[in-house]
Amino acid sequence: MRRVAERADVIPLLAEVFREFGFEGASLARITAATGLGKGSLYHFFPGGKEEMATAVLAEIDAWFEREIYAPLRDGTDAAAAIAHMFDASEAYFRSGRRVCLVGAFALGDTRDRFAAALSTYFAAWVEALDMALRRLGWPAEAAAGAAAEAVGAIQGAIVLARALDRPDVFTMLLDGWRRRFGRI
Amino acid sequence: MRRVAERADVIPLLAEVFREFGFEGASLARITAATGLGKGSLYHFFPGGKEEMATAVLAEIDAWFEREIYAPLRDGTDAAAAIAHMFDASEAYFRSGRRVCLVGAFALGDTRDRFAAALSTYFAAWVEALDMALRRLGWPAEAAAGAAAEAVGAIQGAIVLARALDRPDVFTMLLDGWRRRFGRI
DNA sequence: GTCTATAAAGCGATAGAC
DNA sequence: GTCTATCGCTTTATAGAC
Repeated sequence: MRRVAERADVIPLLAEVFREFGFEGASLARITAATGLGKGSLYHFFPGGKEEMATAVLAEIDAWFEREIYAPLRDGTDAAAAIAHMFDASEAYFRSGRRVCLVGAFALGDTRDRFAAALSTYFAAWVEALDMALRRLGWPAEAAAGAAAEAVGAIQGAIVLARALDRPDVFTMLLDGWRRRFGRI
Repeated sequence: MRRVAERADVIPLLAEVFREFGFEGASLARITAATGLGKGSLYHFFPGGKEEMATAVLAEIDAWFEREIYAPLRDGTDAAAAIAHMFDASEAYFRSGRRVCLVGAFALGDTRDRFAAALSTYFAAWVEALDMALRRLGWPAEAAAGAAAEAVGAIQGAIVLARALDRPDVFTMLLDGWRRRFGRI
């Protein structure tokens, strides 16, 4: 079975395996099953093995959020629209909590130290971008910084809660609360 | 090295290993190192192996939260004090986000399906107990239910964020926001 | 109740043919 | 670039001595 031709095509498939099984649970056997690539090909693309695969996945995730979410929050002319888009894109990306945030999941495991820089960058950039959007919306600086961290944390917590309760509607409900909070003030 | 005499004494040590390394990462070698017990003893106490160990740990965690946090929220004469105690106890228990919530961590991994009932019970009981406390405080039923889920989710998100950023002060800041929100209305 | 020895399987990673 | 074969190690779990 041949599913990929380039290294870049493998990364989203790897991401899904890491999301589903975590770093340790993502065995080369599972990766082979998900990508259709044997160990030979995998080590050709990623000489550093699993660690390099995870690093590539984290980099691609970061690039996706930077492009789709952080950049509009920072630079978009319509701050309110950028914030609304952030919630919509997050809900779609995390599939209402059915899909895990790999960065958040790594933060809770012993993978945290191994990928510390990437995890910190991802969340710091998110909070800072949202902070800027809120200030452009007219929020005072201190309130904006606090609310940005609260909202980013809330999305992570919503994933945990929705998955534990097996209730995606809880994810949607929690995000709706934040949509209202940012929409009215 | 002999550190334990009873099965009940092993469970907190097991919990710390699971918290630190996750279910898959908690190898019998690491468990032996943490408890001082060989495989013979471990399988004597937990014939079902790792799965039984994790089940016992989750049951003990649930019992601890039930006794220390849920029961006061549900039945305490002073609802405001019970809520304040919930935040204080959570901050101490999770060590300002330095210590992971095992239930939340399990919810993000492939361990979710294996321990689905325990994860659901833990969070449902927490949300429901907080909901009851808020209603005794005078909150309207619908607002109380929503806010309870928000706050429980926020604590989980605060752990993720504080660990990823390696900033325990973020955990404290996020909890303080909720302390204020529940204290003033 | 605790130990050591061991089985059987799976792991990440490498080598080398093609 | 992809494959198979294989190395060396770790894994969970069991057996049996004490």
